[in-house]
Amino acid sequence: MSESIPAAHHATILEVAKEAGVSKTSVSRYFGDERERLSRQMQARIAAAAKRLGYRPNQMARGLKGGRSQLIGMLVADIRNPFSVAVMHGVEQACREKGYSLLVCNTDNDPAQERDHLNLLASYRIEGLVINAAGQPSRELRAFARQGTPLVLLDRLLSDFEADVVGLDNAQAIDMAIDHLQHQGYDDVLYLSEPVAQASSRQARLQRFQQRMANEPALNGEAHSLDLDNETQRLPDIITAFLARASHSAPAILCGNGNVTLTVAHVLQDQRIPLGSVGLLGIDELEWCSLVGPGITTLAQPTDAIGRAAVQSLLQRLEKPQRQTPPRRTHYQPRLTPRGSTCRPDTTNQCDPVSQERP
Amino acid sequence: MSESIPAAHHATILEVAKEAGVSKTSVSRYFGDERERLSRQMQARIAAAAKRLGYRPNQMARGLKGGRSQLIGMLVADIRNPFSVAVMHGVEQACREKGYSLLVCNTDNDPAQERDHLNLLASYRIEGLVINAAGQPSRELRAFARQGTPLVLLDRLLSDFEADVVGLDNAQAIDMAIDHLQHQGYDDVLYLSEPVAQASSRQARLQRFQQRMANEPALNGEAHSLDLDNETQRLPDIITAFLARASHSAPAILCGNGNVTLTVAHVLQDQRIPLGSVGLLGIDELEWCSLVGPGITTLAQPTDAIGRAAVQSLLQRLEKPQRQTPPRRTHYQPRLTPRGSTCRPDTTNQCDPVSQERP
DNA sequence: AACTACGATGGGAACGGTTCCATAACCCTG
DNA sequence: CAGGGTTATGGAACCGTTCCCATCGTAGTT
Repeated sequence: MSESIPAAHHATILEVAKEAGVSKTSVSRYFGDERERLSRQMQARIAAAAKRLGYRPNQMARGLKGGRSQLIGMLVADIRNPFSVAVMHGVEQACREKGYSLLVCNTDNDPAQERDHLNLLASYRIEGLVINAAGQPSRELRAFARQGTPLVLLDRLLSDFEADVVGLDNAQAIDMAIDHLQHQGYDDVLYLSEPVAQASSRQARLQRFQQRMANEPALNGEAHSLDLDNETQRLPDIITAFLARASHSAPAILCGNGNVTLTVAHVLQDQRIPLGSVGLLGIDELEWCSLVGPGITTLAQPTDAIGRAAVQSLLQRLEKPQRQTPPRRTHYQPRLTPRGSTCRPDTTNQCDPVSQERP
Repeated sequence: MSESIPAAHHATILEVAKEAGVSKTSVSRYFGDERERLSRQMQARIAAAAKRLGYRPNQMARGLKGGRSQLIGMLVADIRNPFSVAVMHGVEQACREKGYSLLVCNTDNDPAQERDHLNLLASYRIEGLVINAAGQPSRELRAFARQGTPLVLLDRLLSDFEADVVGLDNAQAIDMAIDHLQHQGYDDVLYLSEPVAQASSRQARLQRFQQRMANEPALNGEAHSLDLDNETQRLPDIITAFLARASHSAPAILCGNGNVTLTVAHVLQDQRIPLGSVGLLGIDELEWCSLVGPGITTLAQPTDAIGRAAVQSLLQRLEKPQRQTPPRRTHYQPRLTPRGSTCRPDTTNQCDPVSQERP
């Protein structure tokens, strides 16, 4: 009656030991990796006692002594970006397979939140960090690096900061995009990107685009980068101006990532511009791309592979903490899915606007 | 030279104390909530020492002693579902504001993973659990409940399991959908759902649909539920049969959630059925809905509010652990966004197929 | 001037595990 | 049967905190 039940009582290893009539060392061994060192009989007694008490080892205490938290941290710039989620899915799977758990933090592209979350992750003594963050490396991030925690940068590398990087082969992606557009008969390309200052991958893509354009006399190129959150209203003007300039030719728009593709698709819709007459090709595959108009051609990133590679890279460094190893870069090839949005209507091109992608 | 640097050395509270020339108790006070109990001078010395050593409190040790992990767990059935992510975003924000961190686990709708993850969360001594899981309540989940951890069910409640629930007002949602379809002149409605056995919200929606259909002589109704992963091929037949039967009337399809909407949109596209001639209304708002054809009408769930409400519910129970309090149910109203997919082309209805949603 | 109250500080015992080392029983070998 | 090696088990120290309790000035009270 008067017994005030504590909010949530968890059985301890000592209670299990007492219940089973053995020492707590044995119980520890049972739940650790040394079960085979115990006699059959003892194993049975411990198992029974643990079950009776509903015992679960306390990971906090466990991590305290050994210093191994079994935790991998992940910092995501924008959790609502499907690309991030897809990669995160791969990361989580890989972690699970290796016996680690994943602590995910979303920064909403906010450096303050990024720093807060890094402090948080540090306080949980994560053993590795997968980071896909904005802007400059923060003091907190440098602290991780200095102190020896394995780090992997996702998609974007940071200036003046050495760490493994996993991401897309950006030059290859731009090449594939341009080649495809050219092959489809487009000769005037508008490249649209989010602000390049925040992410090296954006820089790499933009740079390759400009380089290619300089080398292809048959193509006209133009590039803009803009902040989708605050400058969306500039987009219609940019597109209108581009189309006016390119009226004599076959214009196409190349979108630097999924967010851009979404926004551009909205603008084209508002302006009643049919897809295909103006080519549209987006980097990042999105589940709805085949649904819009004749379908939007995309370059898909192998998100799952990227996520898994990130974890693998982490674990490799975790096993042999020789920080001498130079940073590794892993770059994946994109996959092109041609759809109607890069099929010019006025040609006899034999592309099928409605692709039969779904089984 | 011969000094083997441990993988990652973290300063401890004792080292800081020594460096500052004070006791570890004082350092503990400084980093706890008792900073004001320390003299200005001492605060300064500790701050300086901590900074010099790059000290970060060890949350593991902290949680061990106080029993407070400051961790909230969240179990998500499908992390790749945008609805789940949106809710998760709200949950995370709310947690952060209250000083908790969020440990998210994705089950991929797999009961085995669900149980694994529950064990994991238990081992981290999470103080509360937000769960959006499939099927029956597992033994592990019951263990949480029995042992007093506050729980909130998201969207779907579990049979024979008492806990707070936060989600959509499903009856209201179906009512709004049907009313809208009826008002737009549709009189024959096909309701499509994922398997109802797995989620109470699906049951509730289906039930309300059938109830409404029974009470509306002017409307014809038909409902199917199917497993999108394994039975997609059934969908074209279902839709074809429905349209054949409803050839004399004005047919519309009501999709029970975002996944269904996506799949149905694909089928309609494959069959070259224009949206609007067959009405289409989906529960769950998705960023691309306005892009497909004349736009897909949706009922949006207030995902952010749902996530925050879940956390609030948790914290409330956390503060006063009187488990006598009966389960609370919080249900939110959906928001209807009419678009072209519920605008019949052969009527003089004054709906604007291309909505001007974007600023 | 002795007594109390209080504010600032430190010492040390938990917290729930892991792990090193000791012990006891047993089997083998010469 | 003494010596040496296993194997199964337990004792106790330790991991980095928090928190209870003790100590010690110092100011306020009578």
